[in-house]
Amino acid sequence: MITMQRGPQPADFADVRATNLAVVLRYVRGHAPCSRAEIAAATGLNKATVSSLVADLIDRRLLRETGLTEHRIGRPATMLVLDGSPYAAIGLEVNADYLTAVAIDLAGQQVLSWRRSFAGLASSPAQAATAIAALGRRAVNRVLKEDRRVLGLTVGVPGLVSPDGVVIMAPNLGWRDVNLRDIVNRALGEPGFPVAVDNDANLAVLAESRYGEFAGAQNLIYLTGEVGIGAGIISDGHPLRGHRGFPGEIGHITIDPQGPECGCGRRGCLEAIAGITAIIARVLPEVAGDGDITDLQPEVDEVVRRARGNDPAALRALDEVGRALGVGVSILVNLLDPEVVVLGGYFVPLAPWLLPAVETELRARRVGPEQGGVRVAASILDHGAAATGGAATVLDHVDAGRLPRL
Amino acid sequence: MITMQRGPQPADFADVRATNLAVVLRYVRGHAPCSRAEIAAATGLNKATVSSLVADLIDRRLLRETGLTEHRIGRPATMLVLDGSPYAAIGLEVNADYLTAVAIDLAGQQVLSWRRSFAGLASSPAQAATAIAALGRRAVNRVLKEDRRVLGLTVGVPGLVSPDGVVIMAPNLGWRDVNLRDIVNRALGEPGFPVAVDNDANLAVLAESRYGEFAGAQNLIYLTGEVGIGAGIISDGHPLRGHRGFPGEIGHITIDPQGPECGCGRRGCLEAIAGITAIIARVLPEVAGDGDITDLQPEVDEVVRRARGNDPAALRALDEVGRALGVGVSILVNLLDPEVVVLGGYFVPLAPWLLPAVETELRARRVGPEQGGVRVAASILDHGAAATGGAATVLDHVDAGRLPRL
DNA sequence: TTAGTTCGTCTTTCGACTAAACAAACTAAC
DNA sequence: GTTAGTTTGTTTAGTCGAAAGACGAACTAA
Repeated sequence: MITMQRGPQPADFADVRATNLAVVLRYVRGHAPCSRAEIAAATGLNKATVSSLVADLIDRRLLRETGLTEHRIGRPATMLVLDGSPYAAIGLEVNADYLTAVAIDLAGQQVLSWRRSFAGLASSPAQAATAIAALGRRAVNRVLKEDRRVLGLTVGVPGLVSPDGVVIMAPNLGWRDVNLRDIVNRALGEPGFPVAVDNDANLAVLAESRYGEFAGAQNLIYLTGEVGIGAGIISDGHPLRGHRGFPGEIGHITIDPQGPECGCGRRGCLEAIAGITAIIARVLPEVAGDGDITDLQPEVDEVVRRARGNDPAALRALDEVGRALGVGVSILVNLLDPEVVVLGGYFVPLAPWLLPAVETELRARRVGPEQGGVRVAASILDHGAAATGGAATVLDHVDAGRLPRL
Repeated sequence: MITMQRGPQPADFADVRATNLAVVLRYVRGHAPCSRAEIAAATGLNKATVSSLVADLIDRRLLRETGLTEHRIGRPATMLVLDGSPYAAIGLEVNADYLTAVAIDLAGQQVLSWRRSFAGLASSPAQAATAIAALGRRAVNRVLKEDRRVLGLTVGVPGLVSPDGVVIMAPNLGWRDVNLRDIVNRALGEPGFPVAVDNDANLAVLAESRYGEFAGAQNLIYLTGEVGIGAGIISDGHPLRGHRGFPGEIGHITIDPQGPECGCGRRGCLEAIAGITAIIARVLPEVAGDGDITDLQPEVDEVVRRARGNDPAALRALDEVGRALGVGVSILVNLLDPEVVVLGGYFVPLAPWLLPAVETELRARRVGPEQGGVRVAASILDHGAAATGGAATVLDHVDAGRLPRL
């Protein structure tokens, strides 16, 4: 079946060709190195058709022939691999305390990974946007210097982003109605590649579904563990977009009506209990937060140190945080029935102490049969997940058949 | 773009044809009566192609030519309409207190609508399944007697249903691991059409997206208001299926940890506060529930009567129920960002008293900008929504291009 | 050396869409 | 009443891309 539902949108030969090019490209991505004959057998496409498609992909320098197979009955096969080198996609990630830039090639190899500190709340939206755009430009130049074509650039922002790239609201950055896409586009001098802006959780879950431990899962949820908590959701293989483009806002679910005050004005929001600043405040009460958000990594390291040293207060606090997180996760699980829930961001180093409580709470609250239950795990990607995901969205377009023109 | 992501799944000419047949069929469904030329102009397909596609659809008796246009410049157009008459799809709905059967033709006209009482919990799963299968057989026979071909039959069940039609768990029916699809299939004598079983909320939301007040909304949530509460979710135009097929389990989210006991063993679940038996127990404490579930319509009618009479206790109770429901809805809204949330089942008659509280709670808890917010409304479909949706799933296959063979 | 196997290309055929011309059927205007 | 102009839907020719199957190439095994 070609398209489903929604509106008149007929198909023609170009669609068939694009679909089949994408099928071959994705097959090679998953099974490289492989031969034309193998592709034909696995996909059901005719051998001649595969040859034609592969030739097209080689012309566009998306595939490359490597050596032959040896020591097998019959004519040896010429093996095909992804040729990442001529292209790259760039992802940027904005956080309250740092910026990240990542570039990956078509084969998924990271060709660039930068992190620089950033004073999100301290700077004005205009200043911040300028800093982001500058980082983007430097990344683009670096990629161009390596003789790669840039296929696209996507920026991840912790907040609500409209489909046309306007940051409607980003409390932890102090932004409201910032047209970041236009700003970056202008700073890059209206480049020939698409620039996009998206929510960080949406992008991180894409990275997770491509490069994470559970790559390929069709129903996957990623929880950002930064100053705020957001969910990126992949359902039936597609990222959830929602009506206005703002799904996954889980941070302000009430977990405990008598809980601590939240920035949103209510009490006991998930974010106010399990957000990283809340965790730090709880485990390290002596580090009285001055409200300023700086790079929180040192504080998180200290929390980990205490937990490792079996500090009872720390262990108790983390258990309670894990339980709150478990309540939130159980809601997600019951509503969306995912295969895996991946915890990201600052939750990763804390996972050994959070996960048991999460699992306990989840077992108690999950509806449905026991067998084949959901898995909860810490991400194996580093903090640049959203940036990596930003680059991945660009590659998704290629994988879906929109090949770069010759 | 043709298919997205997931596995090798190449396209060929048959897919193009199926897609375009579906495009034409859907266009006529939405714009009947219309001419071939109009279809060509609206879809971008060539006039000749449209003629060929229409001829095919007329051959299969899915379309029919009606008269000509008159009194216009140029050659008059021959108008096309859906020809519902040769086919019908059947939907059954199982509830704790009643069964429903609905049949609709391809044009969406209801050609059959039965409701009979049913003692879900009182009968054994085998007895119940037999009763359901018998109802299905009678519906099939009625449709056949009208010289219609049956395209398919789908049963909606309030519980967890695996993709292959096994009811894993249906607490309000007392079922566990009942292979309802096989039972119905056998009772119908292995008919030539597909038989499916699905969750009632999943089906109801499909009915809502086709025939409800907000038909066509791409992001739609339906809340069943029966003995249990479940959510049917349509996201980006597609029903959410989840990893194991059990999404939408919202009934056991904890709303108030100090709330009433729930059948699941915890306290203050949404279902225990806003399920219809909980509402009745609250508004009509004198009707001490004997645990037996009979047809609850009389009790609901009495609740409505008291609310209409401005009985203070009833109004207060309904306001509190509405607030609890609002908390649940706000979680759905923040997580999924729908365009509309439709309340169904017994919530419909109670909506005038529930909706204000729901809206209040939602306004307070919704994250994101005010403008363009979500709408909450009572369904305009009757109790047979899930049955209608069951029939609609069958039509969806036709609309997606899988035409009935000649 | 020969038989058997596998790979990838070549050629033909077929199905489906597009473009453009055209006949049919009507209105409007002189 | 005739002619010009419009719109519809069909016909014809052309293009594109996949399928089918033959075929040469390159290798192993006997």
